[in-house]
Amino acid sequence: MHIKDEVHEWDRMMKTDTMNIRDMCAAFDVTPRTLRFYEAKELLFPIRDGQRRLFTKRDRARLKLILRGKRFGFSLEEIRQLLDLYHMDDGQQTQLSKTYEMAERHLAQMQAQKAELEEAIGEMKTQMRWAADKLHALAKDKPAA
Amino acid sequence: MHIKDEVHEWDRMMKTDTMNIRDMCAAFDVTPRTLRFYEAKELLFPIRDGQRRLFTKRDRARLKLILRGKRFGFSLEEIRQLLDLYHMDDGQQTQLSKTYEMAERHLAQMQAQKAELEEAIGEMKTQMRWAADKLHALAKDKPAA
DNA sequence: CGTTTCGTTTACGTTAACGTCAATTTATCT
DNA sequence: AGATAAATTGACGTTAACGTAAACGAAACG
Repeated sequence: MHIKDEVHEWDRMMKTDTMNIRDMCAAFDVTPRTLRFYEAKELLFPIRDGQRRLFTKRDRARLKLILRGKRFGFSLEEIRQLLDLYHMDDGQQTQLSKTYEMAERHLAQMQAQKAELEEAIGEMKTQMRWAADKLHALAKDKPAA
Repeated sequence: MHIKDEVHEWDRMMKTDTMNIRDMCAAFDVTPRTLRFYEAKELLFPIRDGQRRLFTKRDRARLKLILRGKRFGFSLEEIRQLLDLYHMDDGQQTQLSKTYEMAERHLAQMQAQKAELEEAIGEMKTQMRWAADKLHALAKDKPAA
């Protein structure tokens, strides 16, 4: 399987700190389709080598945040807007305070989610103790069904 | 708007502790479609008065758990299975231990989610302090744009 | 008795987030 | 040069979780 190809890839990665789509997929456990989809939705901005995509360090940082956001139940559109907060350079003063306000709401939402999550964990443990007792009782009544 | 109707409804609710679909929607901020959909998916089991649905206390408890589960990013199918843990009577010994194992995985997932959430909250706060500094600096340079 | 007012059923429509497949291009191996 | 492998661009398909609209029934008002 194309040894020179791999050498060339390694060479490029060392020099430019970019990754091809295959390595990205392996590193983050996503499909190529997903990465192209995120690019189409303007969540990622890989540069091009000819027509191939090269994902930069910035893309990797963004993808990590995207996947985390998804685990927290945010939509890609919500995530896209939040990414602006993490990748804000000094150019976009105009949007800064608006983005900041959105981040405040987002933070509040996460803290609320954390509180609810703690409550749910507590209740779940209670239910599991109850179920464990039932299982124990059944094991006594029917030692070997 | 049909006063006798409301009296009758109140009467029924006091006696049977059930709610009609309208009151359910108001209480939980969902649409009728959603409640019927959850019934079709066997997440809720309202009883019938003729052809109208009457939601019991058990339905209300389940709906609360359903909505919570959704906020945590679980699918309705995952939620449906978990509800068995919360509404397990002594009849279903067979499924009990299987459900218990699922609950263990679920609990682990929630605890992992909590840890990740705490990390994300920390990072978000960091970013916001950074952004706040930027805003402060801009306010100094351009006191009144 | 006619008519609003809910609620129900049936069925098709919609959106998000990809999956899948076909047709091409590009690069590399033999 | 020809075959092979890997990536790209459309394009259409899919699933979950409802939304929406039509047609009907029953209850209560006037």
